[in-house]
Amino acid sequence: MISQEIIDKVKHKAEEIIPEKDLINKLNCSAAKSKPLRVKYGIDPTGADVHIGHLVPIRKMRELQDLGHIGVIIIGDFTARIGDPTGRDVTRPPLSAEQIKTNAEKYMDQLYMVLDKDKTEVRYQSEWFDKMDLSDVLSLLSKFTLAQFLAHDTFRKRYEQGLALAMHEIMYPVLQGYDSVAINADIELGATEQKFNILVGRDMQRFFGQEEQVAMLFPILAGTDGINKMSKSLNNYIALFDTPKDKYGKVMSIPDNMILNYFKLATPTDTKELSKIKEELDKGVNPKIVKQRLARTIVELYHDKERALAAEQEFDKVFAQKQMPDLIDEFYLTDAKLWIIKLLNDSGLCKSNGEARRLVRQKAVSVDKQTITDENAEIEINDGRILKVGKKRFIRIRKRDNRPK
RNA sequence: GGAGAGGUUCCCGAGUGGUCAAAGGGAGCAGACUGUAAAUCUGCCGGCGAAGCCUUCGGAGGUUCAAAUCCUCCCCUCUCCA
Repeated sequence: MISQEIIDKVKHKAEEIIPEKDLINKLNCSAAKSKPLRVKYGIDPTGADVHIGHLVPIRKMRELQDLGHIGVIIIGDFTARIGDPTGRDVTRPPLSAEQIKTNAEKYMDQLYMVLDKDKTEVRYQSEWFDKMDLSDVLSLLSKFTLAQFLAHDTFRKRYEQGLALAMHEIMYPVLQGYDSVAINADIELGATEQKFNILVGRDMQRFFGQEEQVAMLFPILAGTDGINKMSKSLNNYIALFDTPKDKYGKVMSIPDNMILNYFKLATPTDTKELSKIKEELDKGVNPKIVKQRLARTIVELYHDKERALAAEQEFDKVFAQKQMPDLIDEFYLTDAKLWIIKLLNDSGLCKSNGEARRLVRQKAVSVDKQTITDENAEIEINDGRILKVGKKRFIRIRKRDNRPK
């Protein structure tokens, strides 16, 4: 029998465990036979940027690995051709095979920042789906009814609202479900929105005479806007690739009411510590202080303590004291003079002349702390001048000679 | 296969011959206030060195001095019937 303490730890953060009893059985059974559990998590290699929202279940996988279990990452190279319809109201365009492979590799590099490589198996769906023929596919489909699929929120909503719903899209849960059979999964991790897909996996395993997997569902981490789920397309995400400075800044921009949630989902903070933080917030400690701690914690997770502190100092410097940041992107020029609008545009600080003009008119542009008010201004190009747009966009102008390198 | 509804700028959504680069809202950006929080207020919000011009209302043609708006064909989606 495994201890209640461990069970609680395993259950921590999960919003729903279906069925909970089976989870405990599996844990006990595994301990008794000293046979590790196979913990599944599927990724969609349609993008290669991992953000901290993706890592909520991945952190759990790591915890389970630390308890001796095996993490199995499924690269959804087939489902990527479909595009996960979950939570989407539009059909997604498919990707090329090479694109998928590159993405998958990049993705794994990032996941290994959290996972234990020695206890991780990486499997491609094509390993099993490439071998199937139409009769195999039909037999998979015959296990389910249309009514079951229309019970799925995503499908039903799209259907009821009269939106497009392509036939192949309903294959998504079927394929994902069969993955569980292919790898003989004991537990599948996922966000709550994956509930349906993961439960289909249980049905599928039953059809194939396997012991059914346990679904462990995790809350969806909200993006930095505090409203929508974290996603690249909404540009409200904190990516693993983000610099420490960006991570820090992005955490600081989340709404106050998300602080505790972030501590819980995006950091390994335990239950005891969480209630302490909650207490502090309730007592009326300035949320900014708590948020700073959160930001440091998150940066430290992916970088290190020094960088976390440096990011904090930098943040204070630029935003609290309104000073220049230490690290500023540089832009090289050979001209002696340049029209301000062109300068803004060429340096990448603005996307178009129109935007640049707008910003000048709104007095958001400065050169060496001197606000530019004239949109026709010609700026003398001297080495080291600082061009600033708004509060956070800086660029250092570097003068370069004309002569060839 | 038949009948009907529809496709508008990042998103939602108004517009049914000129006054339309296209109402309104959301998102976004900037400014004020702040703690790069929330709330609020203000301004901007297709492109062009800005004069005018160019591109945009599913696609291709056409009518017209003038088309998001009218006509033809095509593509796509949905609803009902089978």
